[in-house]
Amino acid sequence: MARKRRTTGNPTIMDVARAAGVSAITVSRALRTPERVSTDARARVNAAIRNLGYTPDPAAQALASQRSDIIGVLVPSVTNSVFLDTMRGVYEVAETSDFRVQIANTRYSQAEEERLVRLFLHQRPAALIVTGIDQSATTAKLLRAAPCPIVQITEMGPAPFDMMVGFSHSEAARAAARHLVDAGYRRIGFLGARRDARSTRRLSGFRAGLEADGLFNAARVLFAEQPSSVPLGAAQFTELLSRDPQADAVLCNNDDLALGVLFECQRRGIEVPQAFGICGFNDIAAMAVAHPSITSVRTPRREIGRQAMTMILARLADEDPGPMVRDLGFTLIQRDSTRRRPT
Amino acid sequence: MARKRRTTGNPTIMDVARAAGVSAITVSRALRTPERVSTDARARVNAAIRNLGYTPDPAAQALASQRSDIIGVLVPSVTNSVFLDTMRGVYEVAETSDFRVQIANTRYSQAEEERLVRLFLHQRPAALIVTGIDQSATTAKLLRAAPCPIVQITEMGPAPFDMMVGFSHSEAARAAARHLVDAGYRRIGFLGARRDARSTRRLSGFRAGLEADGLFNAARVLFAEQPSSVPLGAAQFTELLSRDPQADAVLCNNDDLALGVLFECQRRGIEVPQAFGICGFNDIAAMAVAHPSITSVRTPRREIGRQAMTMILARLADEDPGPMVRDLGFTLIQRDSTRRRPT
DNA sequence: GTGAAAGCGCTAACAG
DNA sequence: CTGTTAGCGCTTTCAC
Repeated sequence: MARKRRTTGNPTIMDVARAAGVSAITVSRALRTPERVSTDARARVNAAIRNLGYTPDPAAQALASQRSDIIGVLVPSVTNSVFLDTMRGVYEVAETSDFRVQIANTRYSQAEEERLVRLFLHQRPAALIVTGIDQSATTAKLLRAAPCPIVQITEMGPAPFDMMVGFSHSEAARAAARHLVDAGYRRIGFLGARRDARSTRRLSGFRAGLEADGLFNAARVLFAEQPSSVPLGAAQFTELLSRDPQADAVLCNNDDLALGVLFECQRRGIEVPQAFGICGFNDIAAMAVAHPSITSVRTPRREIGRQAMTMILARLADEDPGPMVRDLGFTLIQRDSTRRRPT
Repeated sequence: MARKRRTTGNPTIMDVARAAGVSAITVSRALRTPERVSTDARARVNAAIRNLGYTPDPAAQALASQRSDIIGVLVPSVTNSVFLDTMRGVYEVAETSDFRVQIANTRYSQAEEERLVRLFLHQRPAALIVTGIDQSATTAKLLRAAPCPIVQITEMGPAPFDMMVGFSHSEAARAAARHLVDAGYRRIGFLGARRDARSTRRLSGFRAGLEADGLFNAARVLFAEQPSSVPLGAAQFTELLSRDPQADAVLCNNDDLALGVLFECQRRGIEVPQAFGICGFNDIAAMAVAHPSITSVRTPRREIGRQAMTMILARLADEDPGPMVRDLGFTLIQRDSTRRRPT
């Protein structure tokens, strides 16, 4: 009678155990808690692992230990380059570990986010990274009770589920608005792509910044349905001018839009910064090289990803993760596009 | 005596089975091959699943079936926006299914790629997507023998492991070079960021295109160490002019670089396209809006991702995946940056 | 410090 | 069409 084995042929922990003359559990311990295994046994196990080319099966590990090596990352969009920069930071650090990053796309939907959180939690992830602070009540409850580290990224908020790293979007936009006012602009518009929680908060910062001088005018605020892009910026600028031909500056929620505005100004022969001021948001590399160079709010996107993952790895290694809540701030980078000569 | 259960408390397939008055295997079948279960049993199982909020445990499924629901994607870089566009396409289609996408970064290293392929294969992925055609001999052997669908993306090549979708990079660059020649430029440079297999092939296409008229000059070919960016384009343009002050056009391996060149021309007052012609590669949205608009080679990045994943899903569902090897081609989009008035 | 036994939750194999 | 049995490869529990 043939046995009914279903194995893949890959070496298992039992193969290693036999080769090392120990039991399976000793191999397991040699791998996970080497200090609890005698030096001698450990050496033999390691040799056997190398000889056989053994790699643990993550599915079996997850099933037996009720804990997977997956770090879930929830982002609202895989299309938006802002989140991509953050993802880079996440990957950079994750690659130094054995954890696997798994991206999931909430598509700006709280319901979808909730579904994905459940899905991840069901797998007992090693940790979870979620974007922002606008989760549904149920999602919040799930995350608060989650048996793993949770990091909220990209924003700051009053009641973190666990850890948090980001910056204040409204403060950043406020600073940009003040800068435009200080530079002498008066009829300042706001261009945004698809509206989400963060762009809404930025708008409120922008508004606050202008209202201090009674300069806010809702007619100069434009949001679009589409995602952010250079062409959208050009189109929105055109729309802004049709709404207020006297508009003299704009805060763009995104650097793409700012580039589009600049190109459209060039096309129309509108002089930047003298006749029109442009301020972007995020400070992508192109801003510094554009002609004229474009003022922008530098945001620590990549660093957010790096620090989120670093905190997680520290926690998972039972080390001190440092501050659990980190406001990484922002920097207004003043450039030629708002450097108006005094009149 | 307490039982020694280690369960998470989540409902298991047994809970569903009991609630539905069937055996566990029937639940399993109702989920995976509903047509092999009686309508009656299926209905009761589905009801029980809904009542209990049951979700299968992917780790247990993977362990028992030797097949995971993970689709691995190997890309050379998570920093390069070209691959990001392809990833978008992959995600868009993957999200219509229950498979999970897992990105891994080979960092342009064949050795790393080989390690990652082994790692993935060890998990018995549902399918694997790999970038390009330059795998190590060992990697190639592993992939040819892999027990799952494999798609090579982004390039075309003679001996696909399984499926393939991309376009010819050398042909695309050749067409761009010919276009510049036809537009009347004679001292044409080539700017590239970090050199990899694809940019090397593009250079050879560029070279072939110019050599037809004896116009190729290696002194006008620049590669950098850094990844592609707008500032790099500006810097390389400066370097190109110092090498050949008479240079009259450039093919940029990347649209970022082309934008940088344009800005630097604006800064120096060099007239585009009259005094200098610029052609980009990939045709990102900004090209159409730049002033002047920039000629570029449109590449089907997103569609490559979409089709790769679509073929995989078809194969996994035992449907006809259509052509296994697909050359999606490219399109030269002629714009103002190369539209020289005849002299 | 080490091991035997008993699961983790699911599905392949074989019967009926 | 349905069920029983025996694993998948690993780790927990408890004992030595």
